[in-house]
Amino acid sequence: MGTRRNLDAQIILNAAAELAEEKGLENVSLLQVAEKLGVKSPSLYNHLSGVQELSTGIAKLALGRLEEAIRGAAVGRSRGDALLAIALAYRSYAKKNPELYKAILRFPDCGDSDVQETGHAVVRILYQVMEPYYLGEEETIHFVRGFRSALHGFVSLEAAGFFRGNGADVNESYRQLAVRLISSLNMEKRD
Amino acid sequence: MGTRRNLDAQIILNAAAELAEEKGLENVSLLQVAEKLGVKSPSLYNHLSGVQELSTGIAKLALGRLEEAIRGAAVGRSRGDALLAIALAYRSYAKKNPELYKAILRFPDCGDSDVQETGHAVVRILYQVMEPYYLGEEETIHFVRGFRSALHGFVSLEAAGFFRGNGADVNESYRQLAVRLISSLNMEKRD
DNA sequence: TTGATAAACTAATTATATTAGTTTATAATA
DNA sequence: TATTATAAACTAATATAATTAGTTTATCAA
Repeated sequence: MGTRRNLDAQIILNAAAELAEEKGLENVSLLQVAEKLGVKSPSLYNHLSGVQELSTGIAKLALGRLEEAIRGAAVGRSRGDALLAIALAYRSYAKKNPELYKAILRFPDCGDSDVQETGHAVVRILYQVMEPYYLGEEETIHFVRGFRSALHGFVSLEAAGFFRGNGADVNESYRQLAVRLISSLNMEKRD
Repeated sequence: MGTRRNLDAQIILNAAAELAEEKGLENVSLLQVAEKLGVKSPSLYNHLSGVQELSTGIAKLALGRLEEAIRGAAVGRSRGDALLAIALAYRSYAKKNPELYKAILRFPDCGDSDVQETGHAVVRILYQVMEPYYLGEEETIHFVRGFRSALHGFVSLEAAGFFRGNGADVNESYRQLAVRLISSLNMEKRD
């Protein structure tokens, strides 16, 4: 019967995230989430609009946690050190939370402005770190876009199973990529 | 009744690819594909094992076409010119075939070795282009992984809707990213 | 001409998302 | 305290999808 639970969107999303890491992102359905919460699936509609909102919600949650990890890595460091630490933390998060990271990849509809906002929060940390380089605003944007792209691209391709078979050390490939981009900042003034 | 069509896996996949570009990747179902081919959906099981194979098939097809585009861009160029041309062709393909590019992103199960092979074919072109740099084998692998990651990362984030709102020119961000990595090759010998 | 086979079909099953409409616990209010 | 409005659960039903089983039939080879 209609016994009140303490459900709300946050609780549902947390359960969904847990389920994702337990059983894989592809097994996260309203049915499974409802079952995990001891509730029937239509009840979830009291708190969210449907499966799409569940997907974007998980993506937001995953991005939020990624942001935390990155912020933690940057604190107390500056410039190149900070950028490298962020890069390592980024990949580390993706490796520790593969299903959640996939949730970030598989955006439901690509147009959700909230998800973009949260993504931007990840990027905002990069802007802070970039300040001591005194690039112009535009140049900073260009670099941050590129840096984030590199991290994201590497981590996604790695998660998708590329980079296996080839003998070379994957950690080193990643480090080199980050270092190449960071080093390029020191050439900025010439030309 | 059981009138023979000329179906085979290739034809089904082509229809699926067409459907993806017409109505969006998320609307590609066995039902829709079958309808497009004038057939009932269970009939498709004579030619492929299920929806998973459909997904990997679309991904392979998309990667194959991407490979063609890249090869075309590289021909007649060398070193940095070739790398930049490849980078531009990569993004251009993704912009012209957004749904197919999404198919590459959303790998069904991440472990399909055939898809990895085809992905590798994309990468093989990069190895060829890298030859005149005379890096060691390991160094070449590191660079190619990083370069491909950067292209993929940028293009995916752009497709997912990041990089909007921010005023700076997206084309320029992309060009700069490619150039940073390419330029870093000329520093390789020092140290 | 016949028979084997591949490829279509129909019918049924399972799983999921979703909607409609009902019931009930709780919180606000008279 | 009693009442009532509402939020949040429920049940039941529908639609779409994937998939399997079993049947029919067109075509090709002997």
